[in-house]
Amino acid sequence: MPHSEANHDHAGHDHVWADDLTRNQELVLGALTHAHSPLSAYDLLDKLRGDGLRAPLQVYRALEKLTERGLAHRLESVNAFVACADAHCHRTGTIAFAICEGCGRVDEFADATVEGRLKEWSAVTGFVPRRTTIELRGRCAECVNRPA
Amino acid sequence: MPHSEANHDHAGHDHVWADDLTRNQELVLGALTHAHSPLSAYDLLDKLRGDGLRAPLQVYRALEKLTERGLAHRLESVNAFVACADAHCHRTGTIAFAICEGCGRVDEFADATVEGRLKEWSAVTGFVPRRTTIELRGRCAECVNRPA
DNA sequence: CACGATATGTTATTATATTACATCGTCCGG
DNA sequence: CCGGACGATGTAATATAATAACATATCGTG
Repeated sequence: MPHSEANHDHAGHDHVWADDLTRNQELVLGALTHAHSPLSAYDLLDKLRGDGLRAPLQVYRALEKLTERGLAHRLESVNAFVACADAHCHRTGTIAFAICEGCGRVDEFADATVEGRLKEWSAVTGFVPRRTTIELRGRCAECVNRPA
Repeated sequence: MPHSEANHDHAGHDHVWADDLTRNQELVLGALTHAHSPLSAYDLLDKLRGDGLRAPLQVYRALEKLTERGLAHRLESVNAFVACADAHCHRTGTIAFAICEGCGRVDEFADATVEGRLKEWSAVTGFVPRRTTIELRGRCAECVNRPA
């Protein structure tokens, strides 16, 4: 059932929610958007049981579509997912993530130099990248001086 | 039982096998070294059942030590492990991996510029990285023109 | 030799992800 | 209007990856 409740009430850009999401996709993206740290597929499932989701596959399928479209990202190094930081003009190039192990905060950034160097390496070696992962795990400025 | 069979028969450098590995660690590193593609912990377990390994934990524990020492690396994006490309003078800085989805070949490389840029980003934001993952998945030059 | 630190072995359990299969709804051509 | 193609859904079962908890053994050292 595509096209349930469209919401254009976001002052200025009308594809914040991409507006053609499936109900399950909306639920999952909503949960990710409201979370303050990455959520695993099973975290999502637990949060969404009240909304009718019952099986892991429902979540994984939604996540697959969302990540394909760049509305969500998978953090490979922690087996979890986040909403894209700027969903209404989602990035295309390689993205890097800094994941705070203290508070769960995730910063998403793109660096043209890094991307360029990796492209260069690929060009030289003939390697053709399909998907690139750059993830820093550590502590954000706020958490760096906290116990453990 | 540390220090079983030391082998210094590698002409020129005598810590190819780091020489103080546990039996289990030797088995696991040996299997990784002879493999031509990344192995999961369970792949390793299967390969090493004949050598007395029975439980996943035995493998995971060996892998933990080996990766701590830089003799093996974990590929986060594929949940698998490889032997370090140059075990006798193992790298310290950030390493990037190019993983071929055709043949399983893994190239390990370090790029000072990439590392520098990520350090810069960290310095600016106050983020303190503990572990950095850079992984390209795609097709190597040999596999790029092959069916699927 | 006794102790602490480290390595081991084993069982069970948790966490993450996919396979297989049946159903339902929408769109579109006849 | 019918009927198929397609994509989304629901459900159960299973595969794969990783850890918890506990007991035992081994080594280096005081």
